[in-house]
Amino acid sequence: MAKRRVSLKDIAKELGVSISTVSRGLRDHPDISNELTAEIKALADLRNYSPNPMAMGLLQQRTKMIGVIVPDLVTHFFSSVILGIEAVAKEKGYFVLVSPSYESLEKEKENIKNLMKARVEGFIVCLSQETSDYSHFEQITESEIPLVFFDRVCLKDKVPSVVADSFEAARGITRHFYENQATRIAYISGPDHLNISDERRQGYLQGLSDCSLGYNPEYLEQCNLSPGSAAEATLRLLALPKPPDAIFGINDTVVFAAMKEIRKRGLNVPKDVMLAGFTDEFHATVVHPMLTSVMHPTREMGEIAAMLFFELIGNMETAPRSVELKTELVIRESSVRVEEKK
Amino acid sequence: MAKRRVSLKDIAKELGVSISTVSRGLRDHPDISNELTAEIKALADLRNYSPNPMAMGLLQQRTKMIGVIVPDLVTHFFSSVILGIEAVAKEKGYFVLVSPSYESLEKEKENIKNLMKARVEGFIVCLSQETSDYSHFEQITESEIPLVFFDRVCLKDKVPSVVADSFEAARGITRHFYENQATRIAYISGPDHLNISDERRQGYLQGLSDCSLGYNPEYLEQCNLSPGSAAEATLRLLALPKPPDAIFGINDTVVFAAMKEIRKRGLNVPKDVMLAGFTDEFHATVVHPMLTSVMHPTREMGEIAAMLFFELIGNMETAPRSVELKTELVIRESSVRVEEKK
DNA sequence: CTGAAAGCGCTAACAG
DNA sequence: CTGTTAGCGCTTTCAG
Repeated sequence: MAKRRVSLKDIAKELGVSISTVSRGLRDHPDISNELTAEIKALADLRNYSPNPMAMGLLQQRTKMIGVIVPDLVTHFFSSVILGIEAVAKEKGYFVLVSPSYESLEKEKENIKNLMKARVEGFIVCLSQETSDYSHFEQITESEIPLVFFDRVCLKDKVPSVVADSFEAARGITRHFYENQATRIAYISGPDHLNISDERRQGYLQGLSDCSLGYNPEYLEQCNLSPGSAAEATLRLLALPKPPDAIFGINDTVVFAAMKEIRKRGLNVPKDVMLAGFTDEFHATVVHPMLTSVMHPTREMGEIAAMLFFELIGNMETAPRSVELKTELVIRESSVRVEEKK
Repeated sequence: MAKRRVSLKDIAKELGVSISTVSRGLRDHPDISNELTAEIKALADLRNYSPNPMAMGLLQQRTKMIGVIVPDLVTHFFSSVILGIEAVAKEKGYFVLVSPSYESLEKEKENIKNLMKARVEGFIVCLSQETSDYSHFEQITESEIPLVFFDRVCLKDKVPSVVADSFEAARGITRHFYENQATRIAYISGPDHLNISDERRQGYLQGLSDCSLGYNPEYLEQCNLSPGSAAEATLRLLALPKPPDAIFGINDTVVFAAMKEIRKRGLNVPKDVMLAGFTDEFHATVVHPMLTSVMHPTREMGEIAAMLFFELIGNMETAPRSVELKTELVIRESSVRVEEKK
């Protein structure tokens, strides 16, 4: 077992003063003489005292912990958002408990339960793709526990959130394809109940209409965000009598899977099919051809989520704020018609 | 602010008994009558009571928290190890505080300090690539705080660890290359002080010797694990009078970067240069050609790290155990000579 | 200027 | 079988 850490008591005894004197000295209470304060601080430093957070937590009923629930850990998107959250949290002296839901509603609920037991002060959450029932989140808000959503959100009138401008981004991709001579533009969406699926689809439809391209329901595919299901959606598209000449997906993972299938069929990207992704994963530049993708301000998204969280902690009464962040389309090889090499 | 959660006191008052009776009833103490116990449990359930972890922590001087420090969050490798750690931790009622060091010694130290302040009971760590001075870890062991390393380790005689069989794996890759007609085999290593750099290099040398290939120091390159520095190392290899016809790197990220450079130079993988990676990232199958790579039992690595941790918590006296896990070479397109397509 | 005492939620030893 | 008390480390009255 670890040695017991020094407590106020130890310092008090060593200095021959009372515990409360030490406590006061450490926090520059005016009642304590300057010399004594200095002496106390010096010794505390020497013994490298730090207040026991459990004692403090017990006293103030705050754990200084935030529960963060993300669908996945492995993407740049989430790990970068977490980075942003942590940066802001650290400034405020908060810790972050990250629990992946692995896209499962079951896991999501279980994580919430566990984090509640650990007495996190509140939650920052990105919905699992399975989540279409929101009662567990309603319970949280009803208990007046701070809750903020990012990216995949729900209960908009009750819960603050940060999202990307999915609509405009999807519209932009669609137009970009059109400007590069695509006319049969397909979109591989995710589950309908997710806001990001829906908004991106709306943007896609708007983009088609902007370019006076008719909407062909066959070009609107769907998957459950897993590579396997994305591959199947791609195959359905490629099997159409008139297969699309451009595809974009709800995120990069989906498009990576699509790229693999397209290649398997002996088709060329971008010559036969142009591709574009969403969320600009690191690997977009590793694949060949490099993937055109919508870049999200991920770190900023995390920072803002944390800031909204602390607004909430400060005052549960304010109306929920929703922040929408601008994205940027990064154009790479996968969506630009080029002359055949050599 | 969140409503105060129910405490033993609340339940005791509602039932008209004392706090200790409730406490005992909840834990099936034989002194309490069966009916009363049942009654207590029923009410506790109804109000969904759960013990305040801070009160418990204060009392028992344990936080049930493990500090996990990883160089990065974004790779499958680390996120999968974390998954393994969390699974075992959850079973024991422990929480995991994950703090990325972002490969920086500075950050690593800072994380330790913060986690100590949060009173984690111990640490599970993968060294940052910058870490060649280990005094901060020596301090931890001297304070008798449980510490376990995984993958990148140090202080082997004092600290338990889980690692992969880097030596055999690197040797295996080298031989695999040779069996596929490579004779100029290069290795892009990482910082010298990392055990994984060193062991893989030794395995590489052994592999060369196994195949009766002479060791050419020019084919032993080095990088700092960043894609940029890996790219530079690759360029140095390609610029040699007799450039290598096979390259493997200390991890997949390095090899992805190498692949990009090779392609930029108009060379073909595997025809001109065969490639193989280490740690089998998800994206190994996304790139084209698909990357041959050494698969690590990552989740198991996390589980074992956690198990070693709990052995340590149980009894600090046992000699440090070191576990080495077997890896497996997954052969894909990037390292197999094929007839030109068509 | 400083100390003593209460209390945050809980368990365990000690009394009934 | 059940209640009382002390104490984990800390801050905050309340008394000197």
